[in-house]
Amino acid sequence: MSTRDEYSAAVLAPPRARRTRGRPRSQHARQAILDAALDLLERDGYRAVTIEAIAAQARVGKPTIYRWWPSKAAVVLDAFVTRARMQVPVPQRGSLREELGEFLETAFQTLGSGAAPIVRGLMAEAQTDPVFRQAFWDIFISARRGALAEVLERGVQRRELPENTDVDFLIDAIYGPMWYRLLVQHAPVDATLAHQLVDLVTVRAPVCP
Amino acid sequence: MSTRDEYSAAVLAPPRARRTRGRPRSQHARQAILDAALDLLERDGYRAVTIEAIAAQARVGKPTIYRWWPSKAAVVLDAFVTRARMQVPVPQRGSLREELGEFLETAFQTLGSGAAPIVRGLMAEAQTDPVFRQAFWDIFISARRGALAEVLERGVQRRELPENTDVDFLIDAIYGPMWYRLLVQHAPVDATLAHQLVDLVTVRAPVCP
Amino acid sequence: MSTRDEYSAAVLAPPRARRTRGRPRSQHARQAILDAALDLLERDGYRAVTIEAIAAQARVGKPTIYRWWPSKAAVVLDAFVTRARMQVPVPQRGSLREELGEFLETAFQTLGSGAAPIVRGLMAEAQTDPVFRQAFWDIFISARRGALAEVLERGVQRRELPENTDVDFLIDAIYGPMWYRLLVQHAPVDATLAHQLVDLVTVRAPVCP
Amino acid sequence: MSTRDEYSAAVLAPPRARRTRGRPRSQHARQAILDAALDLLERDGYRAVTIEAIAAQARVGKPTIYRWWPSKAAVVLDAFVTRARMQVPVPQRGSLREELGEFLETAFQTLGSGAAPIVRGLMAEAQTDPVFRQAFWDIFISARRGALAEVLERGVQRRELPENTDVDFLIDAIYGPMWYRLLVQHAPVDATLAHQLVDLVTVRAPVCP
DNA sequence: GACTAACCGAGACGGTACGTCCCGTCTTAAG
DNA sequence: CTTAAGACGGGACGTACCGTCTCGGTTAGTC
Repeated sequence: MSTRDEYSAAVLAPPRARRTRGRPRSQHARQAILDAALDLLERDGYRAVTIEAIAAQARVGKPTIYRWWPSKAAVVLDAFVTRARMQVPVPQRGSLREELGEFLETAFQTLGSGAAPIVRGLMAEAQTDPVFRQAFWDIFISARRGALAEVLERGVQRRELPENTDVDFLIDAIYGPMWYRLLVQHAPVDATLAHQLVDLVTVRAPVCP
Repeated sequence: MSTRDEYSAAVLAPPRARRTRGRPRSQHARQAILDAALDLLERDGYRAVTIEAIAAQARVGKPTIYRWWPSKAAVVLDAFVTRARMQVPVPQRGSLREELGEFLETAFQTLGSGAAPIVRGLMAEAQTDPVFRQAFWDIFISARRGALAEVLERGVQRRELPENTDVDFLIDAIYGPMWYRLLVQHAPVDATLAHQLVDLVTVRAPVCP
Repeated sequence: MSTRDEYSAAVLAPPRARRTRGRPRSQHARQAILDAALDLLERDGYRAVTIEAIAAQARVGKPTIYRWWPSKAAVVLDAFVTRARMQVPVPQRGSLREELGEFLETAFQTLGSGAAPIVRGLMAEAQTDPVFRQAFWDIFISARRGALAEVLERGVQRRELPENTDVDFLIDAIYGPMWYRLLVQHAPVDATLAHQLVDLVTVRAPVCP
Repeated sequence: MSTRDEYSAAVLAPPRARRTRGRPRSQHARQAILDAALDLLERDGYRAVTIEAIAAQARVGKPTIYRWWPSKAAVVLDAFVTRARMQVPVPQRGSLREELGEFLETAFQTLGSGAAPIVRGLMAEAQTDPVFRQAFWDIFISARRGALAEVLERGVQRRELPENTDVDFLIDAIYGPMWYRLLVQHAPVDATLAHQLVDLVTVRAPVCP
């Protein structure tokens, strides 16, 4: 099992180059802010997460937050990513169907356990804040796309998918329905969906003959 | 070509039963509000759309807005739906691939012509306002799902899709990637995507032999 | 012509005893701070003078300022006093009317050349900061009162003022109107005022017979 | 005994013309704000008076304060003026010395009973806020100068002061020392000062013979 | 034709959160 | 031991909108 882990926090919040002079950044404050953000998120929902509330709960000055994160969404993203340690484990099984199935089941399970409201909130935020949308892509979306790409590319190498497969499209075909259900909430994101998606992208004409 | 058109405005905002007595609702004010909402949306983006700004631009009192719509998003949705006349035309061609292709191309074209920022904003709003999410489903999402279901079900009847096809899942498989691209904005929602989606759901093992 | 010059800087800010060990105080920093304070004062007014701005302009750390002065007003007072060299020259002419006239004309002239906004700001500051009020008295006010007292007392000795003259009250009667006009800004502090004040305190009943 | 009372509150806070349309201004809120301002002033001093504290104490939104007063000082001035009902009574006695003495004693007594810190704070504020300085003049200073002018002019008419008396200067000669002592706080503003000032402006050469 | 219910505009209200400024203190590394 | 740098907790600022609440003034039916 390998791991992808390259969403450097620097992408989120590099508002100033690290000087060697001056008082160093307080790691205690940083952690208190991230903890407060997640705590509020879980307790009262995305609506209740405000910079003011985070500052109060973390016993921190508001400017300390603004010094390091450009927006509320950036804090939440950072908190979410940091807590989840955000490894996106890529399973090694032997067949595309097995690996993809496991990969998606794991991912969907995570969403079931409290993460769904958070990622929904982040995606919503990304719609109104272009700066955050970029950070969201860099830190969250692209890492997951990369992991899924690894799985699919191994499938191509093993000839389980046609050689000319458009991997990027397949990724959209898999993550698209997941996000759609996540956001519209008309149907669950569960193991059944995982299997249907596996079928959708593997049981196809090219592998017929 | 048939049409679906059932987004009754009543779903959005029936805050009070229509009395027969008293001054009737001003249609002029209603239209000015909807126009102002769209105008702001197009000119300054979703961020700039506030009840306050709509009222000012429409030269209308804020309570007049609150009297008829429960939230900013409801106004925008109403404005969008009203302007676009919101027919979801279902093509009649003869083959699933042709009908589905045309259906999706038409839909994606609409998104390209200014509608994309609006629907992105609406979807974002739906994430934080449960009441609006329901309205968004009732008025916007379900109408489109219904139209697409019609196309797919005709495909099943024509034996172009297997009899036990999970139509609802197929709808997710088609609208999912569209929304995903719309929201993440990493790739265009265009004719190419339409064709890839047609292929994805039609060129499958079951129809092979 | 004698001189009064006793505004020991010690009154303003003796926050720590001078150690003989260690790096000595940077005279360059001290001067840069005082210069920056006056520069800001003249360029942008008292409002713009903040510790933060002084530190930035002087390219000095904020703690360096706080180490040597207790407040913003103390810096400004020090800067003002230092620049103006703050001699309060006491003229020697022969008659009270001549000496007092010259003394006041000189004083008022100084106020006209940029000093007015500074002393107004200092007096304002003294109203909200008791510590600074004491320093302001010690360094600025009392020196001027002392000089004026000298002039008046010589007038008493020369019998130009009655023997039982309340010199302290006369000082108030002279500096009072000056400050009043300075602060309220309804009338100029100029030579005319100087002459009227000379008349006011000299052409009086006691010297009549 | 006559009265001067022309400090129309309009000078302080006429930020918008009174429209006949719209919800009328809440007198309850207005009074609560003024009461809170004075209460804070008396309890904790000028330093403690902040818009935030006033709003909290008055149970009023901050914007409601900013809607009607341009600054903290304006609120305090309005509160002070309103409470004191701000009549400046002009005594009618028969002789300048009697009338002036009574006038000043009354004025100084008021300052002794809690008003001193307030007017000191207001004068300080006037030094850094030009808009407020104008209001302070219009509402407070000029009314008092007017009352004193009345007393002095009657003295001129009665030939107790020379015909060509510069009344404006005499006003400065009287109020100047008062303010000077008020601000510098080196000597009391009391009945003794009142009598000395009466002597200063009346027992003069011209009335000698 | 007067009444009256419900609408309309305007705009003030209490309130929340915003993002910023500056305070005075602290913690570094460098000199 | 001071310095420049700069982060820290904190408090207040003035603003933008929120959603609600009066107002005075229409605008239709209904009586």
